Amino acid sequence: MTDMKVLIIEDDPVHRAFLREAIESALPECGLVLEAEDGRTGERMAREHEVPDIIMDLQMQQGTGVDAARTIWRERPDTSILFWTNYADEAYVRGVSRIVPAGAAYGYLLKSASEDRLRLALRSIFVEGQCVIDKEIRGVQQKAHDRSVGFTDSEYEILLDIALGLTDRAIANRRRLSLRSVQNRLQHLYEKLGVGPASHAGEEAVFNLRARAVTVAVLRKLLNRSAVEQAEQDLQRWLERHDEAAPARRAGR
Amino acid sequence: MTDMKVLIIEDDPVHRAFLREAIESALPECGLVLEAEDGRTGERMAREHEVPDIIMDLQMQQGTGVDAARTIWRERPDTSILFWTNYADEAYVRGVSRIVPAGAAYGYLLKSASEDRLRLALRSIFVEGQCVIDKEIRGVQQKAHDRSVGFTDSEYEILLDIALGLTDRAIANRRRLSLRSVQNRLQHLYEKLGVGPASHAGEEAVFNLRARAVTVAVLRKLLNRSAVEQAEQDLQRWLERHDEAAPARRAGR
DNA sequence: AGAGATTTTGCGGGATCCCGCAGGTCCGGA
DNA sequence: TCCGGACCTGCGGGATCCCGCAAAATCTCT
Repeated sequence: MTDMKVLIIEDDPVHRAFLREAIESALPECGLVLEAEDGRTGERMAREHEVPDIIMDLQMQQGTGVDAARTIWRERPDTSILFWTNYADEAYVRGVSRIVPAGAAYGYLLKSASEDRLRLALRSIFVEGQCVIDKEIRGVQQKAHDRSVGFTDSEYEILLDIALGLTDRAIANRRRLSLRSVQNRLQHLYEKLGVGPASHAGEEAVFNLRARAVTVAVLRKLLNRSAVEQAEQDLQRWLERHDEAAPARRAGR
Repeated sequence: MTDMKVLIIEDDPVHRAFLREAIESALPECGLVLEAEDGRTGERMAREHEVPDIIMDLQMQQGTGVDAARTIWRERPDTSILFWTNYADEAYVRGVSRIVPAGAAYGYLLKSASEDRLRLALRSIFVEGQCVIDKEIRGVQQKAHDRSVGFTDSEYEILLDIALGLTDRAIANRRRLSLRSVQNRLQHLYEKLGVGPASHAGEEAVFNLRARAVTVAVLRKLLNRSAVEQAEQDLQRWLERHDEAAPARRAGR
């Protein structure tokens, strides 16, 4: 049986070559190794060749890995995907765990892991069909689900909203909340991020909390560019749908 | 003469191996190739071994490449450094061109460049002593110096300030400007970033301009995490110096 | 030196943000 | 059943932000 197929989605040619070599060594029963150098073509190749096993990088120019994974899993939810990436940002971890379908085998491995770990992960996921999550990632997942330090989905949601630069009122519309509720959530967020009115000890307001919260989130790796980019696309869709719905006060006022 | 030395500062082991190979092939007269896997130890090795030629990645965990380059150049300004990185973000380009000493030979090459380009750049910089800037980077540099699309240093400065989450008043103090001037600069910034009161066509204020400006800057790659991190450190230093200077209204009010 | 562009500063007001206080709903445990 | 905790909501006010108008200062040419 050499009908096994693996698709590599990775934009760095050096890493691509490295991966191909690792696959050929760890999975000798693999008959075909395909390569794609960006998310877009990766989606297409996965579809056309009906590849059951994929290893990909998050963080690419064209289609952010998470995007690619989402569409691939939407079309064929039983695809096994191993994410192989540099960063353990909570933003990525959240992005991935949000889209993984129930029962799918997947893995999350840091590029800093040893070659042995990589080969082991390849076999575990693609042959045994079991999930492999890097230990460091586990830590991030844990922390994210911890009520005291981590962030609720609703808190994360509003964090994204202010990161996008939305007004309180706009957020209220979008999330179907009252204005006060939005401000309420914001207060909780500020508190959890530690951007209270007394950053150091007791000096007078140096920070605009709204903007400061975003910065702190970025520094803490809760947010990164691709998460914002993703949210921005969602926002644009919502805006379009809404321009039609209530175009009344366009020229007026 | 085989007294040539080259230091590789790069946290990815795969890329490190690739670089070593490229160096040995392009610079056969090179007698010693050193490796460091993060910025901190890179600085140290450069100092201890007095390495004249360095190739490094921006974007590392420990010490952001730009940091490393700054200290290295401060100690020995005639060091030749080739930056080899994934991104052409304006944030990086600005960061580098701010610290390169007059007359130093340096290069800026994207990792997506071919292996031949890399070898050519190695010889040009380390043997010929001339600068090699990737064409794509050139484009970014150009744009940055163009008055119409690009951003002035003062504009970029205030962009960083609001990205950090400072209030208008705090910025005014820090930059020694009146409150109104700060707001003025902000208006110019908003205009240049295209975050005017009419994002699409004419709907009513959906965005908090201050926060929106930061997001747009991130999406346009004017800002990235390491730029913010750098600015944050500067800010902290300023804050400390200032807590001593005017601690009067600590407990009061 | 003088004309023109750019930048800085002040004033003022309307919109927004930040948040304390208080009342309402919903839900799981005693 | 009642209670305590969580979340949402309205009201109100002080601080901040956004910005038009206009005068002064500064810079840049010729």
